[in-house]
Amino acid sequence: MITIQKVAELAGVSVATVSRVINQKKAVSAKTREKVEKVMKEMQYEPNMLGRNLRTSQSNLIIVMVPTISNPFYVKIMKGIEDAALKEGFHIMLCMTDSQYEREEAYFHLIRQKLADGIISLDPGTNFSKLLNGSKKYPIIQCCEYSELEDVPYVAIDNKEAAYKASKHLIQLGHKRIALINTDEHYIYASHRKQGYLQALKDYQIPALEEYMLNVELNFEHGQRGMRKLLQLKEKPTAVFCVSDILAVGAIKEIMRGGYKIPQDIAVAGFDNIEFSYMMNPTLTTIAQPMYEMGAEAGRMLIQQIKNKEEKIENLLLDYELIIRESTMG
Amino acid sequence: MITIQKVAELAGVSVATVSRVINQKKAVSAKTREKVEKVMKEMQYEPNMLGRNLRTSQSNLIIVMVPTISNPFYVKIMKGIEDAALKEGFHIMLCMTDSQYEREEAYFHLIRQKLADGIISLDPGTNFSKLLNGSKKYPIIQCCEYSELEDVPYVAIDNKEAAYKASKHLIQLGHKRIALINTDEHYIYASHRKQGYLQALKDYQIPALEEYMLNVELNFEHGQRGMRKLLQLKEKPTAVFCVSDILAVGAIKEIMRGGYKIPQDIAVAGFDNIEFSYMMNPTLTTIAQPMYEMGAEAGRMLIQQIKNKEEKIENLLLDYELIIRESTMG
DNA sequence: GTGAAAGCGCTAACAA
DNA sequence: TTGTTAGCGCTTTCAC
Repeated sequence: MITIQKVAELAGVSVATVSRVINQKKAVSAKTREKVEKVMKEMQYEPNMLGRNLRTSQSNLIIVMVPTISNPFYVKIMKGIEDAALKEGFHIMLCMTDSQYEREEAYFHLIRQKLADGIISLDPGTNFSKLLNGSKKYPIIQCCEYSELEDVPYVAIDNKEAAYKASKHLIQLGHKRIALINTDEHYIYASHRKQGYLQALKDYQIPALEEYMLNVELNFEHGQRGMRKLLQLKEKPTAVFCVSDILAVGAIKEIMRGGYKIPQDIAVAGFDNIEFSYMMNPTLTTIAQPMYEMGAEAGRMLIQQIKNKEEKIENLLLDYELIIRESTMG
Repeated sequence: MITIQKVAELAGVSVATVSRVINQKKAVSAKTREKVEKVMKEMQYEPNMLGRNLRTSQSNLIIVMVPTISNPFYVKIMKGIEDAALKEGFHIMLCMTDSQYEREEAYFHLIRQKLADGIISLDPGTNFSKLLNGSKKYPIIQCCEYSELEDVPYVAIDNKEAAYKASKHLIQLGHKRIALINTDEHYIYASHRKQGYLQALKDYQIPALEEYMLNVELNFEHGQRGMRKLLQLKEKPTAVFCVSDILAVGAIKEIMRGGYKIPQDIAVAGFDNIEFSYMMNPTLTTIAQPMYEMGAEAGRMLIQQIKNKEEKIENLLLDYELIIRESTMG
């Protein structure tokens, strides 16, 4: 292995000078710089980052915690984070937590061990206060799905407003019996989306019925199962608002299995605009969050925090968009 | 920050002893071990991995190169890799290459820089000989989609056989006009799958028609576009074998847009068994690769290689399965 | 503009 | 079983 010492020796300078050249410091004469660069190139020298990391006590690695990457919602966010990271010389470590505290804890460990410089969490259930355990602050950003309880900066959209808009869309199509397939409301985003739904019903004088409001786990099967329940009601809903596309996909599957037509018999709206939402039959009406931008912003915010730990980071709310497709307007 | 020195001092032992305790070496008396562990706990000591990494010249990080994670095919593989890695104390860095050589090169750099110990590539297009550039060997494994040209160990399935089985299934349903939506055949897996398709046609005396064989890019839009072309033929195919589910999803979309029924008018088979293949309408007949196991095996093989660079790693072919669903047997 | 030297936190060879 | 010590490759302070 060729080290900085060897380069220094061959170039007839000190290691300090070589280090200056590597790190683009200006305090090097053009002549010396050229000489060193020539040797580095000839020897195919590659700085050993482990040495640098120990010395600078920084790893230039950031952890991205996701419950699972099987929800395609995360894909573009990841891409946004990665691009933002690369721009600043950081790399990302993908960590799937299955929303289990033990796994989050294990990953958080990497920060204490200096193996990573910061964390972006895409998991709404992350219990940061428990993870941080009162210790000094580590750089953390919540992305998309956040908890206001935690004093951790986040980038997200206004979920209440977005859910209101989606519900209003269904109402304006003439629907009066609108169901909500929601998920665990201790997630702030879920509770906000429900608030938006309820507000819309209220504003248009539609009674909110308990039996139309379900809370299920966030996956395809539970979307299906939830819909099955709704279809068993005497007064079936004519529209369903799912707080996640993956739930909507399950609901649609179940509706079609029951022989109903979408949107004629039952209209469906989702939330997230995952890629499959426009590939499926029917295509899915949904709320598009600016996923790439959210990821990119989260990355930017985190790195800012890593570089300047004192600085207070502001929360960020980005714009969303209602995308109307066949599942509500065949 | 609390270091090994401080722990040693407080426990009244040497740093060597503390190191031995940390690394579970046996050459420590129970009494000493207890004493040290007590201090570590009290002080909430966390070993600094940067120090260890520099000393051992190993990062315990492995790179997983994917063209993009927007193909859900990769999800379970990643999970398999991660689990295998965690078991051995490794973590994974997810690297999206967009199949661009420059990005692969950039990630490969991390290995030369000692920031990562090895690579698992899920990208069939990776040009390893160019990356390696004649230099000494680095630990690399190809997973699922490999190139035999490169002298790099791989774990995969027998693509020819699997494609044969899928094609045979269509033939046995009575189809005579079977199209193939394939992708760039300089990918070995694509060329193998085509071979399987052709072999099946041959074995059952069905002529292989040029106009039924398309090569497109591996995404939804190109699946759609490919299908559109096929639908414009005078003699439309009655069945389509797509070498990837994502292409099949596009094809199905286009078939339904044209007002045709699946599978009555046109049957569709895919390849990969991505999650959406059973969520969609109709559900998709496909080849299931043992994705999790492939990932896990790849992880295991890579770590074995990292730990013992001399050892020759054997290629591995795993079993696959034809999963018959509505898109061929409504 | 350049060099000498200290030291980041850890492991491991060697000595005791 | 335990301690002493060198040193992994790098950055950075302080002199010159």
